Amino acid sequence: MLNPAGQGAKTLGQNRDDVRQHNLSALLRMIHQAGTVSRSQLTTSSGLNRSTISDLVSELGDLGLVYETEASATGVGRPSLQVSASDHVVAFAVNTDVDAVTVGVVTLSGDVIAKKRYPTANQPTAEKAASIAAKLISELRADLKTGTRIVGVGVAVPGQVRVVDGVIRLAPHLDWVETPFGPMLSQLTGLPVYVDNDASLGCVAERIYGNAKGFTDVVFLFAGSGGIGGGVVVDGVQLRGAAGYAGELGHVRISANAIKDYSGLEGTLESLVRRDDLLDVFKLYAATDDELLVEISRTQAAKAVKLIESQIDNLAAALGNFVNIFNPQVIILGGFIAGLFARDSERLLTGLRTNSLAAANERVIIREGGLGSNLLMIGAALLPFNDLTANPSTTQLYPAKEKAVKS
Amino acid sequence: MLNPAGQGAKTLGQNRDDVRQHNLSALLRMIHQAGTVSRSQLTTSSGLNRSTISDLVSELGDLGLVYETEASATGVGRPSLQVSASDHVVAFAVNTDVDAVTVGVVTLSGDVIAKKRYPTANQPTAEKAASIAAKLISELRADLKTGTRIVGVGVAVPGQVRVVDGVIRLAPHLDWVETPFGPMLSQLTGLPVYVDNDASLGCVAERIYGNAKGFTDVVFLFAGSGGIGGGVVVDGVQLRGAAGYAGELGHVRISANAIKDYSGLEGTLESLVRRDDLLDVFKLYAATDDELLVEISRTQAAKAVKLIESQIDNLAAALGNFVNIFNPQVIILGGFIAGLFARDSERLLTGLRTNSLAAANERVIIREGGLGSNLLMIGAALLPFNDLTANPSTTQLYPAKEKAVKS
DNA sequence: GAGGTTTGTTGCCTGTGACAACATAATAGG
DNA sequence: CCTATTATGTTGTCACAGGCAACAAACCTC
Repeated sequence: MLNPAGQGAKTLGQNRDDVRQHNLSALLRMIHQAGTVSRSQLTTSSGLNRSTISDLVSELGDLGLVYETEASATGVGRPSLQVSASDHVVAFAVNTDVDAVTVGVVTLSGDVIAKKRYPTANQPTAEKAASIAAKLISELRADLKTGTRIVGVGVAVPGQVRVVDGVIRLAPHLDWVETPFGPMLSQLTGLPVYVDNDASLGCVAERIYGNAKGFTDVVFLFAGSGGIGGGVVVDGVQLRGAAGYAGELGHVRISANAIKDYSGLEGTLESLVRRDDLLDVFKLYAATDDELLVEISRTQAAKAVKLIESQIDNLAAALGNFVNIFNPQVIILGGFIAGLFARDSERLLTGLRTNSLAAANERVIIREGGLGSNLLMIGAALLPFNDLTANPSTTQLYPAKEKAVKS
Repeated sequence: MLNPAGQGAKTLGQNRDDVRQHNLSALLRMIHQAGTVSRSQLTTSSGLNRSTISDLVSELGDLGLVYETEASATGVGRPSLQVSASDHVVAFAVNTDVDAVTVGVVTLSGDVIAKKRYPTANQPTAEKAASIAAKLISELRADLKTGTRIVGVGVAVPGQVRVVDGVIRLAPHLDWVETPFGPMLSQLTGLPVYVDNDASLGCVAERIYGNAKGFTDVVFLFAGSGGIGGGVVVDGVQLRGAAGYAGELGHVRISANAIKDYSGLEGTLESLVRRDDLLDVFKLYAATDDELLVEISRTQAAKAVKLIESQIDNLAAALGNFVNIFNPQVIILGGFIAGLFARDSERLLTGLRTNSLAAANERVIIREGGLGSNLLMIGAALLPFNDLTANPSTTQLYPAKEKAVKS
């Protein structure tokens, strides 16, 4: 029941019918990422023949994954048919956070068509979170239009996730240790469940739909109440590492300082650039990210300015490391560190330059994230969708009405 | 003339004859990496049909890239033909170092069949190094057996290389800045030239032929007289980044210390773990790596022990970062830092554990490199060979006798 | 030497995409 | 409104790569 997109088998032999699968997959991926593409665009960017595209698209149509519409004419020549991803094919996106469990419904066309947030008094146990998620999924599932088919469930967890089997190794803020959250939720819902780290998913989402769209080498850094998480895309492929723990950019050591971060490591980015320190200096007990960003941007208090500058310097040191290590095209910042960048981008850029090699840093673009509150919903939904786009004709879909649930 | 293996085009459409190319490429890669494989092994590991393998192998044979021999029987059944990579197909490997230019001849079967080292009084200019390399290549080329064909030239440079066009952005020890070494050597030799960073090439070499063989996620760290370089393989693919500068692991900042490294960055691994410091404490003016390793392993002098321990601790901090970032299966150490590991592996491992997340570090294997002095020759030769294995039937080969040299 | 096992070889078949010819739908210009 | 031009969709035919089955060859065991 649990089967994340294994990167595994690569350069093996290729049966002849693998070609069909590959081409179907490539087309569906283009359509999925663009939402709507014209057939002629598919033809040119795939290099396949018109007739082949016609054949392949009609097969995807038969599978119920895409549909075609006639476009209004824009130029000379017969207008090309527009191919759109079906919005009757959906995935559930789950985000388990410290103070709430959120579930969304995301269509193959990329829209978040429904979203329910279930606040919790304190951080939920894994069992609690799974049952809340299952309940929300069940409710949302009942509201789906008939005929809608479900690909699966993607879960974004703030912690280290063993991707192969959906076990959360350590989620410090949730206090989950070695918890098989994926299998638990799979059993409760009867759906395939895929789990990954939240920041990694955010990175992929930004790359496909957000401000890193079109880039192949991306570093993503997200800072929230749960510390700093990171995600990396290398040559168009998500960095996962041997077991899926790669990309823990918040735990990178940049100082011999003995302050420990949430995972017990010393001198790390996460230990030096802390949201709580900012709240303290602003004398805010609890604040939304928006409130915090406003304070960061407008404060003139010497103490606050000093803290902000120190955080910017530390952030610059860490980004310098990432530039030396990954030579990315773009760095995407999310959460309050985006506010640091907005506050004094010059200081950050100068610091980045002094902390990294000129060759690598001279073309780097730094941007804020572009997906806002739907970031994790979109990112999590990409997990099941990636499986679908990899195997359009063989991936099993599940009906909206819970009937034929077999494990 | 200059065309490194562009990772570029990926998930496009696939013409039917691309299948043939793909399969030829996959087979040749297997044969190249293994040296000799039986046809039946090719059948099982490729998943292709016996008859197809037969057809493909005979095409590779017609291209002069492989040859078949009858094997002595080992078990039940008809013995399978052994397919070997031709040793009449060679690449030149060049290493430009501070004190010498070295050129080797590497066969497709993986052997270094010739090697010439040309010592220089002080670090050569790029023009000097190119002319030395061209001279050595010309000599070695004249000695090749008739019928030998040349794939191209691979160059390993200790510095930051823009892989796409073979320009050395900065090689601090050679004092080369923005130097088009690839084009220069290409013009002098009339052969296609590929350039990459030395440590990155070492990493790939260790992964295919050395102590990281069979692993998909590898971190490689090499420390020589020219500082510390690194290479990374992620999911079986070399980490290059947007322009090829990725993997500068020696310049990762691990401390707020203000000591600068050779590239002017502060608090980096390279600035804290220095070969010169060891030479100082051992009162050695110049020493080979072997001599240095002996000293590291046997010294009992308090001052030296203290330095070694400090270097181990700093190395552990850096490795902790790499583990958090890459979640590798194996870390390969080369140069004198392998000696640090050998001297007190327990201290290094303990330090690594305290500096990285348990989930990521618990399965990491740390090893010394296994390729010794041929490391860079083998690594550099992989550049042209990778192009050949990617396009077995279309890659142009050059004759041993310099006649039909057309640019 | 007979039987079993594994592999190489050969001829035929299937499926996939290319290709060309034709049909269709838009614009441009008279 | 009609024609020329351009771009696209559709259809039928074709080439070619790999699968498959039958047979031959080379090894082992008994």
